[in-house]
Amino acid sequence: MEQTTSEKILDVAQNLVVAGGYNGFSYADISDAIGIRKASIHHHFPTKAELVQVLVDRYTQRAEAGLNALRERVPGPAGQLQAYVNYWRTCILDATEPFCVCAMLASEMQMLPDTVASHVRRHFENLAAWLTSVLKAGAEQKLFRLAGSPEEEAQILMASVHGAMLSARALADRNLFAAIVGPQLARLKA
Amino acid sequence: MEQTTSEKILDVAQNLVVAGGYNGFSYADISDAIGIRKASIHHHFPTKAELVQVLVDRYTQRAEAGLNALRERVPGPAGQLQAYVNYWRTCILDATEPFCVCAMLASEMQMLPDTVASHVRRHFENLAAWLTSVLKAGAEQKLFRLAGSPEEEAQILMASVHGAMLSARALADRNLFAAIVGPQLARLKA
DNA sequence: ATATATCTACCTACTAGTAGGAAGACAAAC
DNA sequence: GTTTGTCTTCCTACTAGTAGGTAGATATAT
Repeated sequence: MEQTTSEKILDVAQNLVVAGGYNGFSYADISDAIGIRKASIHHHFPTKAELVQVLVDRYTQRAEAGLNALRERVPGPAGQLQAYVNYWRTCILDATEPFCVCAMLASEMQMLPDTVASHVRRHFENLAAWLTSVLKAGAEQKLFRLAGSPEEEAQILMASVHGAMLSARALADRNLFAAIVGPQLARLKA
Repeated sequence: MEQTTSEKILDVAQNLVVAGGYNGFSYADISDAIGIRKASIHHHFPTKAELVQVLVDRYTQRAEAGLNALRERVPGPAGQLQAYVNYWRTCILDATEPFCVCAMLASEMQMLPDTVASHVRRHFENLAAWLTSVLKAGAEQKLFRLAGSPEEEAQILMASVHGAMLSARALADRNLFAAIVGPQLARLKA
């Protein structure tokens, strides 16, 4: 067995959350998808809240690891931002993951279990912090000319990315993501 | 009777959709909120898909009317954009409507009934068209200096607005909306 | 022998939706 | 001016199906 049942469950659940949010899937959906009984899923994840919490936890950790790896391996703040955006561009283009799990859940924030909500919030904080650090480095190296503080610009960029995902989905136009985020990146360059 | 039952149902349903999306509410929720039996709601709106479709229809029509009224009454493209953003800023600040109905539903696009999905898409098209026309007017009057075409800039602005709503909700910071959208507006001015 | 993983079978609560009837409003027919 | 029929609205009572979750047996692996 090269992938544990728990991982299969999380993978399927992640796709389902991306497609329809917290209330948009059920244990029966997961059951159907991986050929296991509903009760068996409860063995791995006793409650739905717990399942999604673990799912978000895994997602945020992977995201943080990925972003940090990117900051180490890709040279220069401009390249790092571009690499981050490219990641999402290809995810959306090939439909492997056409939306951010946490962006999806954030829209339902008000009716999410508390533990899930706080994990989602932390992902937003992490992402904003990463963008801030990259923008700050770029500004210090005179590669970027920021209109506001790195923190402010990071929030603007993050909102553009999530808004672009939403527009691409709403208008069923996969190229729209890059068409929106591209210019926002370009504008930063000094 | 100064408000029909149908309108009450739509009002409650709209709040529920804003809070939790299409799958985040039930007829029972509406029933509880306005003191009417579930079956009576089915009399006014036979199916949930129909209810939400009418709801979105009403929303898009109001939005279009509001935007057009704004374009007529508020002088100058800059003022018009500012008025549009101010509308949402106050909605979010006083929590009367902390999220756009169609932005909420757009995130669930993939599992929405077809009729609802197409109505949501049309709202995005309408809003983009309105923003485009205002940006175009501003550019022609040399009030704005646009980096790209009015269409492109409109998509960027729309994404910023929706992304800012999402960030404000995710981070539970009502002032974040204006902090993100404000600079995006300012940047347009020539 | 014990821990892990899966199963069958079940539960309660809730889902959207239906059937059929009661109460009132309104108009036309007598 | 009362009766009749129709329309609207809301009701009680119900259906079939699904939600998340549980109990307990069985299998497997260490």
